[in-house]
Amino acid sequence: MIQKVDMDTKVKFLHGFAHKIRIQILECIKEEEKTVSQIVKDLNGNQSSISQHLACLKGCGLIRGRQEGKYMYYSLRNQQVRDLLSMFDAVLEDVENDVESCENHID
Amino acid sequence: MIQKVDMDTKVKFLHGFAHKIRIQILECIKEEEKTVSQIVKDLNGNQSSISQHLACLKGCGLIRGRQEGKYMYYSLRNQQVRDLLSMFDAVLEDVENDVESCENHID
DNA sequence: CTAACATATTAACAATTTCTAATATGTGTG
DNA sequence: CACACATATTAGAAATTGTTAATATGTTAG
Repeated sequence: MIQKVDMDTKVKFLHGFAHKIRIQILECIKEEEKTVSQIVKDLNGNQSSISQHLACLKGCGLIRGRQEGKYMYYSLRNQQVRDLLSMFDAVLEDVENDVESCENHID
Repeated sequence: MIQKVDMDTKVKFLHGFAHKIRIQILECIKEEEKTVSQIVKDLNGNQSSISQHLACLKGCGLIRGRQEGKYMYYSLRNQQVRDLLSMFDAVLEDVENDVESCENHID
């Protein structure tokens, strides 16, 4: 094997982060598992849409679901995914600062 | 401000990772800056396509370009982006292992 | 069993993204 | 200046992804 991680798996995994609603879902369940309806309410979203994005996130390996009675609880897959989310924020603060300090004021 | 990092900026940033060619470009220049034609050759890709993805990555804040004569050298924006790429691999090894150990062999 | 609720799935359509080919721009060299 | 080369841009077609509304499935309570 030339690369440790299969490229298609990686693309799929990263694709999970590439949509506003999916990022919101991830952040919404970052600290605690939630049911689909809690997520729908929190994001003020549409049930079908959220459900599809949840399926996507699960397929990407970012979250896991646990059924309890008629409720489905979703949570981040593991601590590493949580760390990634935190890292995004850290890197982004930096990016935003850079953008700010790049504003050229040519008088 | 409720959140430190603007959601649209975050979506845009993460979108940068959401395509096979873009990930390949990032990995290709992970350790050293390269010119467009070097990247095109390394990835065995199409000049126009690579150029567009480079523009995308730059717009996402993931890479930076430095012109030298008629060449344009691209490199990762900073060490943090490099760290993110490494972290993806680390998390993914885990994901792949999980998938493996989840294969149920019911005899 | 049936009703009520939670979630998932489907299908058609809309929106977005990507690809390809052609062309444009920019830069150094003779 | 003219040519060669490196890279960027454009535009339209093709492919992918997302949305919406309707419906299906699964679970518990009565």
